[in-house]
Amino acid sequence: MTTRTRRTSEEDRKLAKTLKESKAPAISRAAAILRLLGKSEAPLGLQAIARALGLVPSTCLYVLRALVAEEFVAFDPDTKRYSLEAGVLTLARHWLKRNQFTDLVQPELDRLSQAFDVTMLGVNIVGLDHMIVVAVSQSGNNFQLSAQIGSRFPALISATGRCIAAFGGYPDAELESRFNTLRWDDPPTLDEWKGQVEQTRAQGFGVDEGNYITGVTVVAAPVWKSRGALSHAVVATGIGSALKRTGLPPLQDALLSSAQTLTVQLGGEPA
Amino acid sequence: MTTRTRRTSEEDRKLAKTLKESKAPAISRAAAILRLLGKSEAPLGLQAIARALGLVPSTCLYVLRALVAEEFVAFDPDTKRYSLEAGVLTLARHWLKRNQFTDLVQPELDRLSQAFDVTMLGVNIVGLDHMIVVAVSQSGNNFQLSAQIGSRFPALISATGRCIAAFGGYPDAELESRFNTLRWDDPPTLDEWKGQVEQTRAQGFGVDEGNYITGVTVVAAPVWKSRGALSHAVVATGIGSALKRTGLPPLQDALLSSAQTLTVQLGGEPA
DNA sequence: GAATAATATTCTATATATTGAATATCTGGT
DNA sequence: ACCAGATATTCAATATATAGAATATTATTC
Repeated sequence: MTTRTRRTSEEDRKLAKTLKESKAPAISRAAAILRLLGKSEAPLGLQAIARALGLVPSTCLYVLRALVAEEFVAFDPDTKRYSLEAGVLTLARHWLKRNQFTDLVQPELDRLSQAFDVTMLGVNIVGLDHMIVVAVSQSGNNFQLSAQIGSRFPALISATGRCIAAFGGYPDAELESRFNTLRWDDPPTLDEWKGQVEQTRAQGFGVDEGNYITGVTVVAAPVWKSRGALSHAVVATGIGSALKRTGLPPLQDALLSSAQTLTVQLGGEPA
Repeated sequence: MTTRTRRTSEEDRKLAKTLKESKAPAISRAAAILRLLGKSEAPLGLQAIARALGLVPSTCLYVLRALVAEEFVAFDPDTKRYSLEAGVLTLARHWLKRNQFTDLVQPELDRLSQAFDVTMLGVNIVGLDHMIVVAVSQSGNNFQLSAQIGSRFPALISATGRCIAAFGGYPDAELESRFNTLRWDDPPTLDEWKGQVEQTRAQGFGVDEGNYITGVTVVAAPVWKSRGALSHAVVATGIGSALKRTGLPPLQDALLSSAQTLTVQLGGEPA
């Protein structure tokens, strides 16, 4: 490891850009630190954090101290290492408490996961950047696919991604450039994908058969929280071969019906 | 409602103080906003947020924009209202994933809640300010006491508070001034409380019989994560009359034993 | 539907958060 | 136990985030 290591990862570039444009760069720095600490296996020291994010150590120190004062970051005075603090749980609790979508989907997810022996997810769509899993129901019978509340995925990936592309109302150019950054086990070509998005728009739900994860089939149906504002999705995931046996159509129908019910309950309607 | 309303709540004063002393005030502002949005029933507009926290609207706007960019806050362009975003779940997920205490306590909590028909909590002690519930197990048989992961309590309250006072190594003056800010259903006098803290130190666990919540008995035992660093507690709560029937001592012994096991597993030891 | 009040947003001077170098402190190897 | 190499922390100059007034937008009242 030489003294001069220019490490400018993708994350760094994004952070650097945000910092330039923002009128409150300390917050971008804080968020980057929180995410880094979240990803990290072990607590990190000041230098490690500053280097990983391309921050000035002294600035980084001040941000860390503020985060410690706010109880988002824990500081061990003995080792001088930083890690996430339990305070982040409190925010999550508040979010869950106030969110009606989670309350409304949970029974639907439980019902569908039982009926079709699949893992059901409720996801929140956050702009064109990400979707976040906010509710889960596992069937419990078969091999369980791991998926946890709080998991983040790129917006356009898998079946849900096709829904977002189909119903999000984003310009083609934007979609294409983001499509190119996605990682799939078995990537579709852009043309294939566009065709699938078109099909999603036509039939009202999206399907991913082994593209995102080999052997896994994903079906997703969109939920609107107000006119034209695509906000959530109901998602079913299962081993492709197992789903083939029972047949996809009944699941797709049930999923679509659930999503439509939820849209009504949330006071929304499709664009 | 007159035009001139000078609202300087306790929270405001604390925020104001933090802002002066911090080298990264934007982060204190951001944290205050996140907590406010967490508490709020409905999404809030810019003015409402700025007024509640004593912030300058323009500054508040810049902070909010940064928080929206970082996906911690959701912005509805139609209503121009802000609320917590699902992104906060992601941080919580990471925290839970990395935290070994939660993994280690959960089976203990489940075992004890079953054995004694009580609600068991694992709590994280954050300085002298707060404790945060990080794991829960309900017995399921009797009337369930509500308690959720992420709940925050003042550090010195109830049975756990007596543990923190007894084993935290904080100066008496500090303890007394904080004791005076606590809210109990049936507050003990300072002298009574000091006696109970003394007893807690002697017997190794704390008890609260109806002081914090009328009719509810709470027992708490401390867990250390390193030499002298009080970091967690195992807590049992139940209806006082029900606990009387079975007798407290067996529960207290089991609790103390669990806490000691956990201390060893975490590599800590009492001061 | 016009007028008014309230709210959100832009803009600019200035107090200050950030930087980068200097200093203190810790860590690991011999 | 000492010394190097690394890490954490302080400090003063300056680039810039912030406050407050000015403007644009939205909501409310008559």
